[in-house]
Amino acid sequence: MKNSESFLMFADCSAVYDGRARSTLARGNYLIIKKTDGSISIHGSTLITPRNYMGAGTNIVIAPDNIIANRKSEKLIITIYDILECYYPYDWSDSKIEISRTEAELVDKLIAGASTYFDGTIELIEREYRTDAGPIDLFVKTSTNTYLVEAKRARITLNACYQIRRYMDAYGLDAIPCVAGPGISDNAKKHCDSNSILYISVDFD
Amino acid sequence: MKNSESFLMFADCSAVYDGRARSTLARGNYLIIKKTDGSISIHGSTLITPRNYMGAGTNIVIAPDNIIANRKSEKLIITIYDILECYYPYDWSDSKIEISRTEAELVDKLIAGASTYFDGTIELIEREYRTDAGPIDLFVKTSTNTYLVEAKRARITLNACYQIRRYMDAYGLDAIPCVAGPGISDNAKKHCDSNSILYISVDFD
DNA sequence: CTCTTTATCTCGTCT
DNA sequence: AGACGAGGTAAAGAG
Repeated sequence: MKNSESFLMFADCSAVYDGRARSTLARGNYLIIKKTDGSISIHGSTLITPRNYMGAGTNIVIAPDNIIANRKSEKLIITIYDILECYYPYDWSDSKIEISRTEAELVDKLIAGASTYFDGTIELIEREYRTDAGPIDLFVKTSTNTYLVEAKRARITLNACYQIRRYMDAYGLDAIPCVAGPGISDNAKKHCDSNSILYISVDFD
Repeated sequence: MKNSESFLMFADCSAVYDGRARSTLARGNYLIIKKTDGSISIHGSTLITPRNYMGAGTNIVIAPDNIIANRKSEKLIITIYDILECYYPYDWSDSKIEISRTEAELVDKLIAGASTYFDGTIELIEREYRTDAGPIDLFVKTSTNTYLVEAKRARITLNACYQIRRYMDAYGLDAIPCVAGPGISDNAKKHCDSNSILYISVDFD
């Protein structure tokens, strides 16, 4: 077996890791992935995350019956008993995903258009404002009010309403609880109306 | 192509995800892994983590030229232009790693040998003791003292010393700050000596 | 280079 | 089912 830049191997193997912790992987059939960035990972038949792995830039030495991966103070030794399949990917893409419509993006929009969303002149605006109940997505203090905003990238549900209430309790002082998102369920809207929670409609694009 | 329980596919494809965020993956050659727990992931030629993924229990429908994965309010659509390789793993193991030398293990040892590590008779011993600064690894109250212990599986560094100091501030009452681990750096030891932090040497095995 | 923050965090555990 | 916290968190961003 030659040490190509990358390979996919399905093999009868076992593994031992020593580094930040120490672990053993019992013998069995696993998928071993070696990537072009020098990372290596061992996947079992369940879970998104690999059983064992070593990050990019790992020094990987491949012998007939084992693979030894070294990196700083970490070492992964894979003992190979039998190779059931080995494939060398051709022109494997390294494209990243292009992501959008995150909660952060909505908060950006709220900040950019703060003067239209909130009454008074903005005195302080802060994201991830810390409370004992966790961080509030957006904290806005204006000349007339203080707003605590929970933003959701999807339709606002009752859950978001309860969440902002928790933050209100933790905040303690007088403020206007808000939920912001591109839509809101009937139940949530009803709850907002009868509990003085302000719904802010904010859309992507 | 039949919908086996699991498969490894290297294919010319693209993907769109909509759920907790929204993302697109540009067309290219990627590794698609479908596992026996109903999870699916798309890997590029770099990084340990997949480009796209859907967790265990996803409803996956496979057609000749696409794969559609649904789960609660998430959807992943993989458009397949060409299958370069497809492999159906035989007897793919689902063994988990057996891990040791974790921080928790060190705390176990501290608890088991508490009477040798701490002065006085043990009155209360509690792990993950909650403070405003976060949970303290180990809280020990004896007839003579109260100990706050920060445990590290690796050599104690200055960082751990500062961490236990933060916990001391949050705790407020009189107590002896401790760092416990299998070793300690010279700098950290010096810091402990001059700041009345107790270093507890505790080894694995 | 180290440190800090984010994440479609994942994944286990507990209530 | 939902809440909570750990993780060999990994990976991106800032200084």
